[in-house]
Amino acid sequence: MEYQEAKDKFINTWGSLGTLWGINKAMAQIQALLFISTKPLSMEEIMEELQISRGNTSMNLRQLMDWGIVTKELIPGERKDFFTTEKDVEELARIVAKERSRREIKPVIKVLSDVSSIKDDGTEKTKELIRQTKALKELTDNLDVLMNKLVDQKQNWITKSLLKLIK
Amino acid sequence: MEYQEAKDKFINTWGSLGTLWGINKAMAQIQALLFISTKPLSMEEIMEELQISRGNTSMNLRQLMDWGIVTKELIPGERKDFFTTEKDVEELARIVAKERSRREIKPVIKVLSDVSSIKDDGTEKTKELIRQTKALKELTDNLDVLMNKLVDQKQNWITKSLLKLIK
DNA sequence: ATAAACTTTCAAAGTTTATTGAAAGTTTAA
DNA sequence: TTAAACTTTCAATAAACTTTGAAAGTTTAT
Repeated sequence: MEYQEAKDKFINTWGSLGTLWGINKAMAQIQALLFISTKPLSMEEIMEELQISRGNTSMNLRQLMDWGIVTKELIPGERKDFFTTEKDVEELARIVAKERSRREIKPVIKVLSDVSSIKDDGTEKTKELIRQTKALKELTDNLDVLMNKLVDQKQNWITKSLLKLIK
Repeated sequence: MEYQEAKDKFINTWGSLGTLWGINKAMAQIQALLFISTKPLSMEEIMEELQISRGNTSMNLRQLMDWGIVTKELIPGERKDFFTTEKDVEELARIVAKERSRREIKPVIKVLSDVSSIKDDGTEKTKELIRQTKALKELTDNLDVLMNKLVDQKQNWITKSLLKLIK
């Protein structure tokens, strides 16, 4: 496999994974492109490489910046903005985990908590709704705490965590 | 909040979460409905409750069965099929984690592994592609192993894991 | 063997989500 | 202050995904 083929394959795989994780294809592709680039890229270069429109590029770069994954780089003497992404995979994972917890998991916990605390009217179906949503709430809560704890261990968190879990 | 409102809220929240996790809305809603039902439901009942077509119900029930989350229940004397879902949240989490590992994570690891093992032609951009995809491959691999280990601890896995990580 | 009861399939229709591109907005250099 | 360089916005359009429903297929009871 040659460089260009490998690069395209990486960008595409990452792009389609994106959809699955709730971020869109272009957003994931831009991040992938920056991730393997040896230097900051301008909007022009990104549009050109990925064959996407100016508007699309602009909107998705903004979103990536909102996530805290991509930053503007000001190059002296250049008028354009240049963009880079976080290059350290563990830091990247940390950012993504935190954001997903905040944006997706926490709101679900809230709904589960509301639903599971409705008044028990004594009927079997109400009892079942309360019982099941409560169990789901506790599971989600615990997973969220677990994920955040994992991610807060700043160095070699995965390796450390693995060691602990081997028993 | 009354039973019906709470039920609808739960089914809807679960449904829209589904989209985000790569399974479709109807599929997630059917699972949610079965999850809080006190008895197995027939296709008719599911269609009626969720206001979806016969075809849609059939296809999504099949998918839920493929995932191993829903099973057919044969009720003696009844000609129809009846359906139930796994009621234990931890078992449910275990099934989902295993399936996602198999369907999504493993294939990505394969691509990352292929891409990161292209021939190093000495150029900086090739070196960067190799370096970054290799790092990503290792991270993904480790997370996958970690997740599977967590999930394999059959009892109170979350509680146990949390205790270990508190140090 | 037949027909009623039930389930599955799949092309077409419908819905949602992403993308484009031209116009409006902003920044910078002179 | 002006105008060129650059970025953002958003209505229109396109692409992707989901749902429908009627026809085909299967199973079961008699």
